Amino acid sequence: MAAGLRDEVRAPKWCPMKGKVTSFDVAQRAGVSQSAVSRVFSGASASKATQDKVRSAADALGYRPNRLARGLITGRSKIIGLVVAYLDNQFYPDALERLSNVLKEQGYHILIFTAKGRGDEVKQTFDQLMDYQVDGIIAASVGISDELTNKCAAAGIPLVLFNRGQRGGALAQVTSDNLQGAAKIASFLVKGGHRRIGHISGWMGSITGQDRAQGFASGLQAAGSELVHQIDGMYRRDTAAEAAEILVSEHGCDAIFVGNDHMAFAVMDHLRGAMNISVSKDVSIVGYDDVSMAAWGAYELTTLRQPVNRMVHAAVDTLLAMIEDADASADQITIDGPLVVRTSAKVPKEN
Amino acid sequence: MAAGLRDEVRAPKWCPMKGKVTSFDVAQRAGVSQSAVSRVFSGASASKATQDKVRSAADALGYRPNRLARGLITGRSKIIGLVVAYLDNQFYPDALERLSNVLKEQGYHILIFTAKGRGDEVKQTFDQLMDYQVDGIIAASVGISDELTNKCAAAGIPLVLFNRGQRGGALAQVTSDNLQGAAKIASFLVKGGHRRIGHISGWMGSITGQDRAQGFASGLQAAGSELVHQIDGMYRRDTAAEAAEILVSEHGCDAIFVGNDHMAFAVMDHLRGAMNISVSKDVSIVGYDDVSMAAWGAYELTTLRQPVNRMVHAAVDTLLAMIEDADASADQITIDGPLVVRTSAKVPKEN
DNA sequence: GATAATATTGCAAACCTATGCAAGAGTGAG
DNA sequence: CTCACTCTTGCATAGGTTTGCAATATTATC
Repeated sequence: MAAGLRDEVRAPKWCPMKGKVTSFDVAQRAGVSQSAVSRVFSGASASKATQDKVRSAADALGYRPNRLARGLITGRSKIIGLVVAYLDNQFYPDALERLSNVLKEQGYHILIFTAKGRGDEVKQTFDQLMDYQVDGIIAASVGISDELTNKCAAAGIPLVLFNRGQRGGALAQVTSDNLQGAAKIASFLVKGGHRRIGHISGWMGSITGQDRAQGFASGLQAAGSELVHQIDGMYRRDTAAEAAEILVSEHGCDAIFVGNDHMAFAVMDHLRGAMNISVSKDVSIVGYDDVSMAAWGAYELTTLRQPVNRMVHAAVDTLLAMIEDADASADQITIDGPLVVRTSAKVPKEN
Repeated sequence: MAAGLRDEVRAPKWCPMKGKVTSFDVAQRAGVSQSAVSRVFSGASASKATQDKVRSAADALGYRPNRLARGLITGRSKIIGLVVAYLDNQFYPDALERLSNVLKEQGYHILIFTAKGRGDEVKQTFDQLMDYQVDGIIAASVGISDELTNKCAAAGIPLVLFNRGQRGGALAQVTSDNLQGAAKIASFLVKGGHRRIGHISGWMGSITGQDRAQGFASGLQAAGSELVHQIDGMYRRDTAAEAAEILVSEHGCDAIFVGNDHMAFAVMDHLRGAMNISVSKDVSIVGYDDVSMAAWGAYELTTLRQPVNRMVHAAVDTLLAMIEDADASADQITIDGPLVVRTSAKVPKEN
């Protein structure tokens, strides 16, 4: 009774933390030292006997190790920072979900940041990431200045670029084979009998945009054709739609390779809606990415698949390798993807 | 020279952490105590003089406070856990991006988890979240058992449900006004002259699905009509498409309210593609959410807008209020949204 | 049964910051 | 000049964990 009363009185008196149970508490209950508890939970050696005592005490108390404290002392937060520019291109939510799952299996979790490229937003983002002592950073489709690269290197935080290359640097990166992929598309369109082929590129400020454009142009040449005209679609729906109108009305294009699916949908919408043009019959459209919507009935977009799964695994593998082993090589992985043929573009006759 | 050499020799000798600069280092360089540094960075009182000394020393060394350590002692990690079921319904990436931005402004950041409802995945997710000492949790469209609710309460971690209600509990939650919204749609369809109106519900295991279904049914009655048939679409594209086929061929529906846009797109695809039915002319389709794709030319979906911005702000406001003040009331916020009329459903004649 | 080898265990320091407390510096009034 | 008062500052502790070291308990070997 008296004890109960005292407890009730004691509780309000600045409780350190609402019902926080620490390794000390379970040590006490299990009749062992706090270090024993730590060893059990960190997988270090401990006798079967203490393991049992500790586990049951921990279960009874509902104890789980504090990751902040753990991170503080081990220097590993088990947090990966993910920086992503946009989430409205379906490719990224998809990648995000898979990244999250794969990392979770390895005991890591994702602290997510969105940062458009402009201003020093990316820089601030990186600062904040480092405040949280992230073990590594994945930058999905966002440009990284050399300054930031160096900062990461100085802090010993591995960085891998996802779906966005970077010239010159020895940065770890995983992309699809944009040159090859675009070339495949070029060959496909030429074989399909198209005579005036245009390209709405991804933002030409990005390596991805450049590579796909270049791969496409040389692919056309290799197939004995050439690029009629090219416009920068900036990865934006409205820009892409305008570009499509120009390519078709002013340049008479009968086929357009659009730098990613996200823009390709806008192009198809615009051609069919505003311009009353039949996609595939009048003009063929090919995209890049193969996001889930590309398979939907409204679009049935012929597109080059970026194998998200493999890209995600590759990214995680390199990143974790760099985390485990500080001087692991920074791989630059390029993953090949198949052309997924649907109905948005004329299909070459079988020969 | 000698000093320089010693530094170089000293570095390899198990450096505590790759170039970690602590508040001690900057204290030393600034010629003040470590506490002074701490006070400057935590905004506590400090004379102009020390502020300057500390700041410049910190800048020179590139110091930034360690959030893990800070969180350990203050009990505030400044991390919000976000649990989301799916990311393929565009509504959620959109909400996620906005949540991230709004929270960032308040100095919080998002640790993201995906968890489908099944098994004890959600439970494990919550455990992991609590390991990271998150200051609060936002559960977007994922069901929370009472057990988990209690666990959060016991740990003093505020929880708010986003876009998903929960019966009975006094849980904080923000949803759109599903009853009202569905009723608006009912009224709209009846006024549009439809005679056989069906409903493909969201998963009837979710309050959201139930409320929209109920609001729709009573809305129809209020407008002097009635529900012809209703099928659970489970929030899945394939299930929704099958349901649409049944509603149209077997029940002769000329209008369908689909429980969310994500399913509505599948329905439209299926009607137009597999069944060769003209949406709007033959059968009207109305969705719920108004995700960005609803405005795209391929769909032009008439739908009830969930005001994501306001929902996000409401969610953040309640959550932060609960964090600041442990016994703030757990608001249950319901936000009204407009019907966005496009072309996927017959529009009532002006009267 | 005694000794060497190994496996467990506890002690205490460390990780990096915030903060209560007391001492010091500064200010103004009388 | 002294006193009372406020504003700064440093010292030392706390927060919850991991881990090196030394001591102890256990097992193996002869």
